[in-house]
Amino acid sequence: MSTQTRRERERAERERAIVAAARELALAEGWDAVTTRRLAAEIEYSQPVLYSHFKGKDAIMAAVAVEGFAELATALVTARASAADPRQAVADVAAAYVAFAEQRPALYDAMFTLAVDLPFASSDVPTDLARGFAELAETVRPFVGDGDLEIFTETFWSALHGLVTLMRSDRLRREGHARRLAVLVDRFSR
Amino acid sequence: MSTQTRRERERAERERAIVAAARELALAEGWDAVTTRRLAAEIEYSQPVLYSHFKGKDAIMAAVAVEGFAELATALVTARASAADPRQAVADVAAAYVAFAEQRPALYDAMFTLAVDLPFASSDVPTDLARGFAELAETVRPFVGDGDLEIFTETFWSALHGLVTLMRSDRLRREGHARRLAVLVDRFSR
DNA sequence: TCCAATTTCTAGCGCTGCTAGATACAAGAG
DNA sequence: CTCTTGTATCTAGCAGCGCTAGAAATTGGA
Repeated sequence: MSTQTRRERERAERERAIVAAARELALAEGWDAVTTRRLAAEIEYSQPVLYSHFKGKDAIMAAVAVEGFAELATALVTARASAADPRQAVADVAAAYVAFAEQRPALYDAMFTLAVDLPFASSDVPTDLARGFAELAETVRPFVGDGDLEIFTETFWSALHGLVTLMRSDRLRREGHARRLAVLVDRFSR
Repeated sequence: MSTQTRRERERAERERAIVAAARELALAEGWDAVTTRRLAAEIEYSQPVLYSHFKGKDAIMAAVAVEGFAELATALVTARASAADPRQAVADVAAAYVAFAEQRPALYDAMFTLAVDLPFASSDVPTDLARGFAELAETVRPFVGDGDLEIFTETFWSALHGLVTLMRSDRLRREGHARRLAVLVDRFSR
């Protein structure tokens, strides 16, 4: 039985190596540079091995995205925990969200721009996604008024996402970034 | 000289045909289905002809995006013109923006998701983009207060864009769409 | 009618994600 | 220790992509 468990352990280790290689390569050179051949070379196995772990390249990207959702949630939790008052909490959480997207562009792309449908159906993304979403919800709760918290949170999240994506694709001048964020925070914390 | 002008006319016509074919194919089957080989077949010429009109596939997509910016601007102008009061204008323009993105997803993708950098530098996009942006600015002007109009408009635009993209990628439940839009309008028209 | 210039096409390069079939390897039976 | 069976891995290749060099066809003027 022990050789069996050893093999399973090695297999799991290799799977982590694939995801890690994809993530690092995407961060360093963008997702265009992440090809199945390069990934295979990186983990020192042949190409078809990837397909014994994942259904295809999309599934590998989805695995990277899952890591991203967990880290984003953690970043938001940290930001809210250290905020002085409710209004400052909104500002801090918004800043943390934007900072996450700016510092890990490839990760953010995997989570939102690419990997269109795979992880949202049933896997463990909902857990970490829900963690992040709940954190956003608690942050804006004091400012919802008599409206629906979930709807309000989704709208705030969308606005943050829009700021991030438009700026990352150079549709917005980088210079006004902080002021736009301030406007957004102001509008959602009154 | 007349044969010369005829040739130029035919050439311009063919260029329009390429852009039209790309647009229709993208609308019908998505941008993944728009390959240079299919485009060539559609206009009944061989593949390299495309490259005598455009630098590459990205440039063709950029041309489609240019059309999109013009149409979006027109849609926003129409929406604002028919609004009763300033607050209603914000709601109508926001609704028009979202409707544009939903009804022409491939066009919206070409404008914002794909075609990353080509048309923003110097071509005629800025004209139509500026038209649309100016229309948004005039719509929200009554609600800016003592802040910066351009910054305020950019933030509002980003929020709309975020709503559109997150919903189109199924990150938001379609059901709450109208209510989220209402929250956004409320926050930016007070 | 022939030549020169332009336009268009055929053929192909290097790349992609992915997979079928061959091969090496490990585990259990005699 | 040998042989067989089943699994893990690799080699080789498919069909498709964007793009381009060089051949072929077409056109306009001498």
